[in-house]
Amino acid sequence: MRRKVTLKQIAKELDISISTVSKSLRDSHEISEETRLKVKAFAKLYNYKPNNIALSLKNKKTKTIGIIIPEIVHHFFATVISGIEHVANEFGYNVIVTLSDESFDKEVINLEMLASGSTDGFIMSLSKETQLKKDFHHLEEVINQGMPVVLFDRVTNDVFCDKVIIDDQLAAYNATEFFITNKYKNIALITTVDYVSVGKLRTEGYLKALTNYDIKINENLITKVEDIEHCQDQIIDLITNNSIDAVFAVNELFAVTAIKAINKLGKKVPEDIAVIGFTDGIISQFSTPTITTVSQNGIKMGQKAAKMLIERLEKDEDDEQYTTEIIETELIFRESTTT
Amino acid sequence: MRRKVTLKQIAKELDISISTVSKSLRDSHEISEETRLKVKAFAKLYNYKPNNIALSLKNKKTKTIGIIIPEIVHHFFATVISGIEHVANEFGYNVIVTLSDESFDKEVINLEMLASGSTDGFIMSLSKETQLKKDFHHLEEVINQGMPVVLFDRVTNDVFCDKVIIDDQLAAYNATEFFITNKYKNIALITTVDYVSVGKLRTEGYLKALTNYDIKINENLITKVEDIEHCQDQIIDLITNNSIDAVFAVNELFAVTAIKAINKLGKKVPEDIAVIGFTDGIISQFSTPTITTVSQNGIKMGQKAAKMLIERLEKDEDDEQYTTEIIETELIFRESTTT
DNA sequence: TTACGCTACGAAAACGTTTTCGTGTTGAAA
DNA sequence: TTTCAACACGAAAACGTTTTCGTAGCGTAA
Repeated sequence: MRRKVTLKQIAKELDISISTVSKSLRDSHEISEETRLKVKAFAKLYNYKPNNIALSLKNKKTKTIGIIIPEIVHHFFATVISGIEHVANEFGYNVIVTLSDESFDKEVINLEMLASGSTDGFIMSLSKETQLKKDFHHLEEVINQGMPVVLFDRVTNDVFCDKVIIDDQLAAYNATEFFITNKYKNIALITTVDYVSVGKLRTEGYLKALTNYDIKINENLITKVEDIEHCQDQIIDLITNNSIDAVFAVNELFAVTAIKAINKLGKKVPEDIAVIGFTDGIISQFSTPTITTVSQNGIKMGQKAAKMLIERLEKDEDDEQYTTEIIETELIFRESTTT
Repeated sequence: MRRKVTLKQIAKELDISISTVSKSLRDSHEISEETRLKVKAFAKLYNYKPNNIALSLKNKKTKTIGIIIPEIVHHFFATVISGIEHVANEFGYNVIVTLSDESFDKEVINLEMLASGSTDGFIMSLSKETQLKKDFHHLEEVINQGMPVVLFDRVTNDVFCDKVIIDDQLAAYNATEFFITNKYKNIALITTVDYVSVGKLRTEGYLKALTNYDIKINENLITKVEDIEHCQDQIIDLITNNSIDAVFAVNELFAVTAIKAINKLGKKVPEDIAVIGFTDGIISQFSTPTITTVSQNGIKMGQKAAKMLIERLEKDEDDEQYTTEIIETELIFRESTTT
């Protein structure tokens, strides 16, 4: 076993000082070409690589980005991480990923853990519990300590920092509008409980579209799913007890569940009931029929978030001008709707 | 902006030495109760947290696990990360995730990057290119430096380290056997090219089952997909040009693509052709029909890998006894097969 | 009074870097 | 011969910890 070699060892071996070794490797003009080459050859031979930890301590920079998300077994979040990781890599940063599991406490613990020197900044999406409690002290704390934070997707207006979101309300509006302008009359909505920020916004978009087109809002057509594990019953109820010709679901899972429920009732998608979902993930692409959906480009969100964070990290003067970047969405037409 | 407070600052403020502050916070009996309490109160007031980087440098331990996987936008890998992260968290470790994008070079770069002090050990799944090249010097290098490595899923016999796998061959054997014993005669196989270790093993399992049951192997029924982007054409060919009554696919994507192809030809799953896939992911659960599949428990693999790595990290004597853990698989019956 | 043993604390090293500053040697100019 | 710049290198500080060791002060026993 050949342990990692350090400057000190090289210095000793070559009988010169540590400073000389360091300077040689960094091509300082202070060092004669002879020693410089000798040191470099030796370093290469022993495969010397500077110790990142020591560098971090010295430079007060870890070149590491902390990611805190509710869960990772989730196509959207996985795409965001992918986007972040690639940009981070490009700029010489690593990413350290922690999961809150939708728990406020875990979010706080992980944030504090990483804030104690492990990362230069954070990219986060809030846990459900955090959004419910509306307690953001942990975020304010780290921001106050000078660590940049970029929130994405599940954000809050109560914290001042950079953000990357999609226009959830507009996207939902557009989806609903598509139904309306295509002569669908009874458009159902399957959404989440209101404290989930994106669910609420999408609900608002749906309502706004109906209102704008002078369509009376029928509360019976709106289902707010409490427990995602058992959404099936609620959705079956909705479809069984109402005469509807279109469904707008605020995520993929609700959309595919709706389709299955519709099929079970002997009706056809899209002929009898058309369906639009949200998030262009695996389900939308591979279900039968494939699902028309609002594409929420996770890769792009991740890339943008990473760029914003790194930009802030690399400029020294910290201006307090925070920006909120809005990533474009588009309606991707597939088999679950007709035109 | 309130910068992070250090021992030195506390010491100065309280007009005592750094040592005394450190000892007080660690409840050393060397320190009088009076000073101890005073220091602790002060530290709490200023929300002192020891700097992880400094600790890492001192202890020569980062309490961080490096994960290198081919991609993250992939349900299986996401579940593995989830498993790793939870165990790591439980033992006070963080995980730093990098992606090889199936590229040998990126795998090497990321490994070397993280090996320079950033992590205490690695959990990896090999990139396709690495498996193709059969070049594992980078792995041997870090192992030689005393860093433990745990390989999972895509492993190699050429490297000596701990491993976590499923018995791909046996699982494929069982799936094929299920078809055989249920009177299916013409069982097609959709697999990958041979250099992908798991694809090869699954192919072997399929062949072994046929051989064991004295069924002649028909090469026409075996499709090796080269380019995953365009697997559709190959699969359609397979199904169109052969009279088959069952399909075993070595992953979800191939399985769902086969089902769509079968439907397109006017045949029904499972009545006309039954389908079994591999990996119990989103697609298998939500496609129509839902897909009978070999469940490859990613969470469990991740957990096991993390436990093996941490165990090796926390015991000081490094024995050279490497083990290969085999995670149980099971056939999950759904709508794409009848019994 | 002397010797000894506690108690309570501080100095300093160590982890591996980078960088500032100081200095000995050399050669050339005066 | 003296002076001075240029060159090539080393010492040391700094980043924030922990820990070993040394010691001042004090009380007690001989």
